[in-house]
Amino acid sequence: MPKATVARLPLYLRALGALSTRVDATVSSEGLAALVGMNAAKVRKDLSYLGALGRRGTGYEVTAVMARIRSELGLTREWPVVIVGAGNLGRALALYDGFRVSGFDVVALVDSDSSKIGTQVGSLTVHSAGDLGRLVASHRVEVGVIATPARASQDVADTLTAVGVRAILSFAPTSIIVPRGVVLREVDLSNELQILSFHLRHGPDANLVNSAGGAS
Amino acid sequence: MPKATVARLPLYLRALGALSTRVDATVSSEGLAALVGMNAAKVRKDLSYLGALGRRGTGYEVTAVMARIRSELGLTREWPVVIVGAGNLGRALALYDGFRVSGFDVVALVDSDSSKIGTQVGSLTVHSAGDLGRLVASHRVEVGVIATPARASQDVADTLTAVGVRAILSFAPTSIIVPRGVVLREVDLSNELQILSFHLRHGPDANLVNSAGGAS
DNA sequence: CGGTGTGAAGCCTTTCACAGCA
DNA sequence: TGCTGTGAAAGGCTTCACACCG
Repeated sequence: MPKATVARLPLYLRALGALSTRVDATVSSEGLAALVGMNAAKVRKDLSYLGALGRRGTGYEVTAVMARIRSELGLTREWPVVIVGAGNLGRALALYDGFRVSGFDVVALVDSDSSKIGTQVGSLTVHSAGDLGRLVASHRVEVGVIATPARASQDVADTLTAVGVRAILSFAPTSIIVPRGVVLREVDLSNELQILSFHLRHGPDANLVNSAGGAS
Repeated sequence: MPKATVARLPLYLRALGALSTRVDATVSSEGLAALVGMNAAKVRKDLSYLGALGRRGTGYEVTAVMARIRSELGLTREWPVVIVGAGNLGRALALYDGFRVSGFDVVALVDSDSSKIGTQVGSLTVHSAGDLGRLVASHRVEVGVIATPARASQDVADTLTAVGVRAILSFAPTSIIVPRGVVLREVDLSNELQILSFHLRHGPDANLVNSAGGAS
């Protein structure tokens, strides 16, 4: 399945969720395309990678497609997540409901700043970064989120991979290198604004898009 | 210039910034590629869209390339920014240093929840969403950030565009539609984790990437 | 030599257009 | 008839390979 398609599956899932209030609801590729702001042919091709899910003349059964996407994305289980960095962003992420809704459970929040260790963030207590290995092992964590300053992020990534984390989402404003076999995604909030700024300077024109990408 | 190149310019800028401690420093395309985790040919092609900046046999002069990228991205001025939504994420973004460092100045934070209005977030006071028009006008804001729940985001986007905002960065977990001429980027934090989850289920393999995209 | 700038090739993604099924 | 599933065409991006210059 193309990487570009994978990056769009969560979008479809989200849009379908909004339609799933009625049981047995169906959508056409055109209807779904309108909801996510894209072309119907693309929707059909994307969904076709999941198997022949549609019924000709009728469309797609919403709940069936959702189940299929969830299974493809591995969202049929809960993923325990550890967040490194209890600054403003780390705390906001720890409290973010959207993660839990998608099946990601923030089980630990750590920081290296002793003035933060021991403080409460929602139902979590901030632990020492030195406890990472223990926390990852005891909660069977495979997914880590980095919300530290740039200078710390590579060290944190090294530690996370050393203790067995296999997927990392980094918000640190710097490029990180991870070993083969570890999946990495980087989101840089300032970069997003800079791209907007470019389009303000030159003409806006293009179509709506957001993320796309891979791993290592 | 290709959209994919535009999306990488902030990455180069960031990496070059780390090299700029020495005056008159130079980098080869290969050196820069290593820093951002990509192929040297791509770096050369990307930079070539900015004009012939390199010197054969030597490489690129760091500060000159930085200046050229800044100018291309429109980062030679300060951009006042308004954030809508003073929940955990909105407050974290309001306090995020990276924005100011890149030239984006958060001048106002608004919310529709009366229990939040009047509270302090760093040096900002949370204002009523009803004040958006006045705030945008008085600060000449062209860039808005949406950090509200999904159900409010389309209304907020409509209001922002109505009062003259021309670029929107949305963190709301839903697809937004904006009029032609307005630039939109959407970042969905849960989607990022879902994409990681896919790669955990299937084999990790690909290379590091993050954002790419356009606007409307 | 070392390293840029760039045509051309190759690969990936999107879009078209339509056969085929309910 | 309505709408999916999909070959094939078109477009865009990345990578190669090398001419050319300091």
